[in-house]
Amino acid sequence: MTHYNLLQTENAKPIKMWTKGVPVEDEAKTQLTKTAQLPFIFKHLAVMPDVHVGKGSTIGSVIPTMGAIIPAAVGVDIGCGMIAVQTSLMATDLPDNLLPLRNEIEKAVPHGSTPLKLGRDQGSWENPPTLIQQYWQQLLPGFKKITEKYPHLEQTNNYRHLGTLGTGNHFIEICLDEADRVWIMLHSGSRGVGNAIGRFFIELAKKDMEVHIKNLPDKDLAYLNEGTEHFDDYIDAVHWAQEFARLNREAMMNNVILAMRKIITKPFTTHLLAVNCHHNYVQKEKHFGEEIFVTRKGAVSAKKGELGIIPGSMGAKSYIVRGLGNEESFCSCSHGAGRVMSRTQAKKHFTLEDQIKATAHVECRKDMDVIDEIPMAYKNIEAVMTAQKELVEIVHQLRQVVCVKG
DNA sequence: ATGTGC
Repeated sequence: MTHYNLLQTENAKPIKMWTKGVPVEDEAKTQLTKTAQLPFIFKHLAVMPDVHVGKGSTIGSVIPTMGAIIPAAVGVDIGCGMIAVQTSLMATDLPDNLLPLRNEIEKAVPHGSTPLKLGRDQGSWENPPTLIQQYWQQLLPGFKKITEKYPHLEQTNNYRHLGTLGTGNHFIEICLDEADRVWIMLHSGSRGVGNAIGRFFIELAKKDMEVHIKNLPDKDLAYLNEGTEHFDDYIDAVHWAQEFARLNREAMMNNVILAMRKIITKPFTTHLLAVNCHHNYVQKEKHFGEEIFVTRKGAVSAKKGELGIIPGSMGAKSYIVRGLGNEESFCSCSHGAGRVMSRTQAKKHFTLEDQIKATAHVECRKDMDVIDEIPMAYKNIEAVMTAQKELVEIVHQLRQVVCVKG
């Protein structure tokens, strides 16, 4: 008995989909088929239950490659991912009114868009504090190496974006687990500089392919060949952006903990369990005895015993999971619930009243600008977890009590 | 997702 659905078409590698019991759009299947036609796909594509259509390739997919990388498959939010920390606090240690805690977190972490949108918070540091400067020192040598060759990448929001949240589906949450223990969890990526690196190499791949691009099933599947100068430059830049994203989450977590200590006077520890995982990235891994590149576009590494984070939408449950090391999935799991409708559709379909009702149990923003994050715009997270029970086991179930969004 | 231009 297999736990995946097999999609096999002519002239394409097989597509293994862990999507039993969850909806998959036809458009997503078409898109997967196009990616599976590329000659450098290694063995098969692995598709996670949160799969949905993306630009060029599908979100919620694992793309193993040999000899080439598709920069658009990694995307522009390079290194986007999650960090979570379990604290020694219990639900009863939290104040009844959670608004001051939310306000303190909002003060500690710049969030929202850069440049400043009218009436919104500035999403970058005016003067990065000492902690952020220290983090930036770790990233500086790698950044210098990239910008020596591509000086225009210096003209980006880089150190001013380190330790900042961003917009859209990026968030900070205070959660409770099944035993009412308090957790801190957040979602963010490589911000302005990672975006610029992503966009630059996506364009470079298209240019390098010249006339051959018309033979691709989709121009957003343009790839860089291993052994070329631009491939090596992309590897350096994408890995640097992934490290930026990882440290960005770590820096924010530090500042959220400090903000919590201002509001909650009871001493607490935070080292009990910590996970910091990417879900938009590429790295070299060994699978089926071969060294290959694995691009996870909205997917999380789930090697045997490895911890990961699968967040639900605003108002839905989130999960701390442990990988089962399923080789057929290239040791992967989903990165969330996955959308069932676009942001535009969600804003048309739901009202502010719907959003207030759906997030009644969470201290969070409840305005027109976050309607697209309403739980009903996402797949049922329980069904998504059932579909991937051969990939991960659930370690903790979290529910939000405070949510900060950019 | 971000930044920029409409």
